[in-house]
Amino acid sequence: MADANWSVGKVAKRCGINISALHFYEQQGLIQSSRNTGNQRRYKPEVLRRISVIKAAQKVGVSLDEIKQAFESLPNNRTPTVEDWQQLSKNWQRMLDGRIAYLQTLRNNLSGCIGCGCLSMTSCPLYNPDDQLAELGSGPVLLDQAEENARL
Amino acid sequence: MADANWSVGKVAKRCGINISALHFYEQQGLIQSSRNTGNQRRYKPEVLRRISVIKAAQKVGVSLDEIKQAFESLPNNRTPTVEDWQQLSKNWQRMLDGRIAYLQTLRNNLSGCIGCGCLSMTSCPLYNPDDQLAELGSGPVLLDQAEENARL
DNA sequence: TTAAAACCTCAACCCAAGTTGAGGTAAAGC
DNA sequence: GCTTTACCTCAACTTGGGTTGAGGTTTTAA
Repeated sequence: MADANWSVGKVAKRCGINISALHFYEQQGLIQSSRNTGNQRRYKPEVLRRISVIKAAQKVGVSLDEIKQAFESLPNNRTPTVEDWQQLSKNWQRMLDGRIAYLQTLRNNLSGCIGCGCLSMTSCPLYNPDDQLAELGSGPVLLDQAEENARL
Repeated sequence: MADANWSVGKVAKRCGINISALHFYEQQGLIQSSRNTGNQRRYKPEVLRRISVIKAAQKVGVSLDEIKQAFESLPNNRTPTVEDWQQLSKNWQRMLDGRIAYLQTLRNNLSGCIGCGCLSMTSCPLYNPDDQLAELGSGPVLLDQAEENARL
């Protein structure tokens, strides 16, 4: 099998992304290339799988930074195996399960809460799905109950 | 009921957002204010509901631009009713249903596709959930079958 | 051999959704 | 009356995920 002999243009066309994105991914440490004698990038075929995984992960909402971290858990002394890749995907799958559940909660509260007008930072179920509590920091402040009642 | 007498600081504290965000929303046409004699913003209580809806919508992944469009369907000659707000939320709920279904598809393909290595732009089910096809434009290009087979 | 196509680097720019800061005015509390 | 707090505007900055363009080099095809 030919080793590192894919040019940027071929990889880009093959993966349906721009050359600039390949440069960018390399700069971010997500993929690697070697250079030919004329300083042009040459990729091993392995890069195609990496790019596929990057795109798949992005689709499910994983950031480049998280993808990079995940890639760092891959072995760097050998080409990753099927099991290596499956481990990655399992982590993202768990995360996706969580996000789907979260969206379902929001979905089920949305109409009720927007419609009924209960939308209160301090009591509306829409604002208090479990996993959001930490994110809020000190959070909204209840000024006083008269004001709370004055809500439209 | 007191009319437009909420200051920017009170609204911000009450809603758990920064004053700068209120300025920003106003600039983007999502909320309105009047001014007192000293040029300071004064809000009608209705603004609290709007901000709640903005935050709820953002949580489910609606952009400010889409929120603005939705707000434009509200009556501008009277305070929106419960039915008006429920109509908004129904549209977003439909959208959410679609997104949840989409994520579920991705979820169910993720491990299989990443693990098995089928990740091909042209044939992998992960890349071709229905609603993504349009988004791809001319899309990735199949160079030739020998290359396709050469995938790691 | 020469023109075109592909490639290189680096800096600047794009979008969304705000935040930060400077320099100045208004309102509130003692 | 004075000081502190709240507010004003405007411009510049931030992050993520890239794209665009200038100016120059390498590779490929006729």
